[in-house]
Amino acid sequence: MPSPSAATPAAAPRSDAARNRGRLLDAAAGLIAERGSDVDVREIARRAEVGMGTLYRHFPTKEALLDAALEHVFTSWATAASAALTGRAWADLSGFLADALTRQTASPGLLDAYCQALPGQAGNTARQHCRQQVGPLIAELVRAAHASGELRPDITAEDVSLLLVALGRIAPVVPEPSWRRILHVTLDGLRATSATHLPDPDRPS
Amino acid sequence: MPSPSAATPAAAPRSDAARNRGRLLDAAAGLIAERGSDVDVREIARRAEVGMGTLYRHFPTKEALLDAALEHVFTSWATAASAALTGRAWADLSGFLADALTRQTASPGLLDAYCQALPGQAGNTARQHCRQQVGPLIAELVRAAHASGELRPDITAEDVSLLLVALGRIAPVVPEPSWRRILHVTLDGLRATSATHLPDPDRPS
DNA sequence: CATGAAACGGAGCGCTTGCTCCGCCTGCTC
DNA sequence: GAGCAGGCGGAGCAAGCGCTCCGTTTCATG
Repeated sequence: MPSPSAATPAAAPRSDAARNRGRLLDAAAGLIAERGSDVDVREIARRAEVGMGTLYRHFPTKEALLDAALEHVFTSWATAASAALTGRAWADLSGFLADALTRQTASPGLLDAYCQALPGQAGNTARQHCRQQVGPLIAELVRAAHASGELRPDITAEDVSLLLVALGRIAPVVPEPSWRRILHVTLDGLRATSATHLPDPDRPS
Repeated sequence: MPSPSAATPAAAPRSDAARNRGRLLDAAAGLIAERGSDVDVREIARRAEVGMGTLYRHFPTKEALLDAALEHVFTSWATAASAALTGRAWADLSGFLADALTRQTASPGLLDAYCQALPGQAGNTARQHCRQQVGPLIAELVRAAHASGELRPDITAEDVSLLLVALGRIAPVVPEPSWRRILHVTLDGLRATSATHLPDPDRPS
């Protein structure tokens, strides 16, 4: 019960506070992209041209800062990917994957975060929003590709999601032609024409 | 030129020294398997029931210790995998991959090391022996599967190696049925029947 | 055994990292 | 423009890391 009469308007923050918060998010996003999730807080503060005290007043913990920064990044990724859809199901699916891996090549830390949100990972709740941004998009791509009959029917959105993470882990550390070949092979395996009997997703063996 | 007359017999080390060296390697291998490559040296020493001084007389650096331990692990992996070959090319290839991923599930740190030996990785020389143990085996499996006509002809041993690393990164963090499905899809993509035109491994685009 | 060379253990050094504390400064209100 | 709630910076703390140093103990030899 924050206020007696109505919802608290939350009193607009001081202008410098808002600016610094934005700088911190930008700096964090940039550094995560460049070097992955284990960045020094001091370095984030330095790039944001801000003191340590400022950093920790805006975000209770390093994790919280990275989390907020990643939410931003994933949201804009999802937006851009949605905008690129053409309606041709297979082209959209393979285009999405290729684009995701290209992003990952440029920012090795990106799928790092996505990977940490895999179901069953320890302390995954904090990064769930990463999947929540991109997850529905993948689900939609899979649905469309099923409908057009180009994707083998026993493939789930979860399968595609896992494949993306797996390929994402190698994309930044090998030359581009290599991972494009791997993606190509994987897509061939996903085609309706390659269907062989797939193990049940829930049964233990 | 270590000795003037003949090869130095290297003067058998003291018995306790030899025992402690073995304990250190075992402890290191166990901890790498359980928790990956960033283990505390103190913990290795503790598990080996050995002091810090002992650890650092036997190995000049933490890296050197991990390296020696990994060489052991990879050698025995390669040996076991070779022994499991049946001569049926496709079964051998898919069996090798499934076995590798099962090992990786039990010891998340295993392919960590293998991954660090990817060509082009910084400071990769130290871990090259990991690939040298398993690389030739993969090459042989690929050759046999090409000969039997079951593997699509444009696939290289490097492709298979990369696929293994990629799948290995997710195998420990998802339930077993999930990664088995992914492996299944990948194998379908590798079959000769799925052949579609694959990008050139060397040409930039 | 006695004895010396070699191996042993673990306290401690120097460094990095996440986070806190507190005196100073700034933007908003009247 | 005066006053002050609140934001600001950065020195410094505690914990964790790889590694070293040195007094003590152990093994192999005659």
